[in-house]
This record gives sequence, C-alpha cells and structure tokens, in this order.
Amino acid sequence: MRIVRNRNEEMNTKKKVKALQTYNETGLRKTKQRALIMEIIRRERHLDADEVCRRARAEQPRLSLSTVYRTLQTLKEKGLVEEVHFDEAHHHYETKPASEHHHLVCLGCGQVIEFCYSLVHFIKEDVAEARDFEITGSEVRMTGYCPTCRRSK
Amino acid sequence: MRIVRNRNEEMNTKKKVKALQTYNETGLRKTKQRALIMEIIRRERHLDADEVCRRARAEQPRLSLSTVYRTLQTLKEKGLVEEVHFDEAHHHYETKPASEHHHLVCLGCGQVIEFCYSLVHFIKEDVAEARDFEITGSEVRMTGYCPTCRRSK
DNA sequence: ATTTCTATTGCGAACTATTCGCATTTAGTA
DNA sequence: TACTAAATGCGAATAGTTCGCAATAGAAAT
Ligand SMILES: [Mn+2]
Ligand SMILES: [Mn+2]
Ligand SMILES: [Zn+2]
Ligand SMILES: [Zn+2]
Repeated sequence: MRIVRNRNEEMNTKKKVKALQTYNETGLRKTKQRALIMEIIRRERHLDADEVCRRARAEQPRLSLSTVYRTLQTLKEKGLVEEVHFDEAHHHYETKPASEHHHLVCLGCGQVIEFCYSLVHFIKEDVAEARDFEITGSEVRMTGYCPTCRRSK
Repeated sequence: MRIVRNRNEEMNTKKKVKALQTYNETGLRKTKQRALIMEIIRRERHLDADEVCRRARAEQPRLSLSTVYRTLQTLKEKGLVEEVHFDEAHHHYETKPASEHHHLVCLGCGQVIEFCYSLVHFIKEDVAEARDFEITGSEVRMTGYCPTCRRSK
C-alpha cells in the first residue's frame, strides 16, 4: 500500500518554491474550460450561468452546464469571481473588480449600471462596529427606470 | 347579451363611497388564504414561500403552494409585501415596514439583523440625480459572522 | 336571499435553476 | 512515461417557480 499525500498539506521550503512555479496562485489546475469561463466573464459582466455556458459552447461545444456551475462556485470561493443578486431567482456573476462597486438596474430594459460610493464602505465599518460583526461582503442594489424606459411609458 | 363592466372602471361618486366600504383598499377580494398569508408574514419576517406555506397549512391544510406564490406576488405588486434577496437562489418576504431598513446576515447561523441608515436614502437621491433614473427600490445587504459564530471557528 | 360574474383557489404538470453521482478524461507530478 | 487526484461530461435528481384549467367562492346586482 502506498501513502497518499494530500497536495494541500504543508510542504518543505524547497518544494514550496517549485510548487509556486507550477500551480497558479489559487492551487487549481489550469484547464481549458476554466480558462474559457474566466475569459468570458472577464469580457462581459453580470452574466448568469446559462449565458456563460452558451457563450462558452461557441468555442467548446461539449462544455457542460454542470462544469460552469462548479467552476463559478470554485472561483467564487477563491475570491476571483463574485455573485450578484438581482430581482430574479437566479444568480449572475462577474470577475472580482479592483474597486468595490454596486448596481443600478433598469426594470424596463434590464441594463445594469455600476456605481461606486465610498459611503458604503463607511456604513460597512459602522455596522461592523455597532453589531460586532466580521463583515465579509456587502451588496447595494437599486432598481428603477432609465430615461429611455421612462419616456416610453 | 349583457354588457359586462370591468369592476376597476370609473364609478360615479355615490358608488365610489359604497365601494370603499366593501372592497379593501387594494381592490382585492378578502379571502381566508390571503388573510392568513398576510398574518403569517406580519408575524415572522424573512420567510420564504415554502416556509410561509408550511406555517399556513397548520391552519389551512389544503392551501396550495401556488396560492402562496401568487399571493405574495400580488401583495408585492400592491406594495404590501417586499421581496428580500439573500445569498440563496430564492426569495424571502416581509411585510412592508414603516421605515426603510436593510439586512445583515450571519453566514454561520443564518440570523438576519435589520438596520437603518439614512445615508442609504441619500445615496439613492444622489444616484437618481447623477444617472437620471427614477429609482423605485433599493436593497443593502451585508454578510459576515456574528460574535458567536466567530468564536466557534 | 338569490343570482350572476369573475377573481381566486387547488391541483398537477411544466418549466427553470442548481446539484449530485459516477464513469471517464486530463493536468501536474514523479 | 506512468501515476494519481482533480476536473469534466452526462444524465438523473432535487429545488424553486410558474402555468393551465376546472372548481370554488367573494362581491355586486337584483
Ligand atoms: Mn458589477
Ligand atoms: Mn427585513
Ligand atoms: Zn431602461
Ligand atoms: Zn451567527
């Protein structure tokens, strides 16, 4: 019988250096599927799983929807992808942006506008302090009607 | 053949007065099911459709889940109920509160804490102005870990 | 109170979103 | 190159939501 070592276990310094050259920073294997999914959501924001899959299949027709779900989940855990929640009963995804931003959604045409507000960060700090919470995420979403949709009502 | 008049059409003043005594303010019929659903979500906040249904069936065993969904949808449109979006891929509901509030969710134990921030209203005004949007709703959600859950990690 | 009309309900089926199990493939390592 | 575990594809399972339609029941008219 053979001793199987978990790849995530501690390694000595020498091996650690070697590992960093071979694995990417996340410790995940580099696969065509993952790369493509990542590329797609880097290119286009706020897609849902099905939209990601459809776009990916243009290039990799055999890619399975399960893989898309699994990959988005994994990348989310690694902090490379964020899940956004609109009104619908399903999720949308985007690559983790450099600066925290929030969403304004038009209920007429569906367009999503991103906006930043340092006040949000302030609120976060304040709530964390007041409630003694360790806050790991925050999401601000506003819904309404854009100028165009407002006119056509 | 008989002329059928839509009940929502204009009525003369006299009839209008009568109607206000008979219909409730929303123009919806008063049914046992609706009353019960309303009572349940008035009593307990942030339930999802299935939880509402289970609680309702203690009193009305034949109540159907479809009715719960339909009713919540209707009451939402009338502005009596609000839909809240947590991390999960399904909705939760609460009676429309007097003052706008937001949510802090513990990822460990699931507890939901409500908090108010007038700053949010300010942001809303500001975004509306900056983007020329008519804003109809806003939701702020923060996630993290409560003191208790933090300790047990 | 009785009649009339249609909003609302219950039920099952349909549909959509997401997860799971497992055999097969493949990336990374030795 | 050979080995091993990670990742994939596929189909089935589960969960959440909507739909169609016949039956029921609230409100208005009589
Ligand atoms: Mn975004
Ligand atoms: Mn609430
Ligand atoms: Zn619009
Ligand atoms: Zn907790």
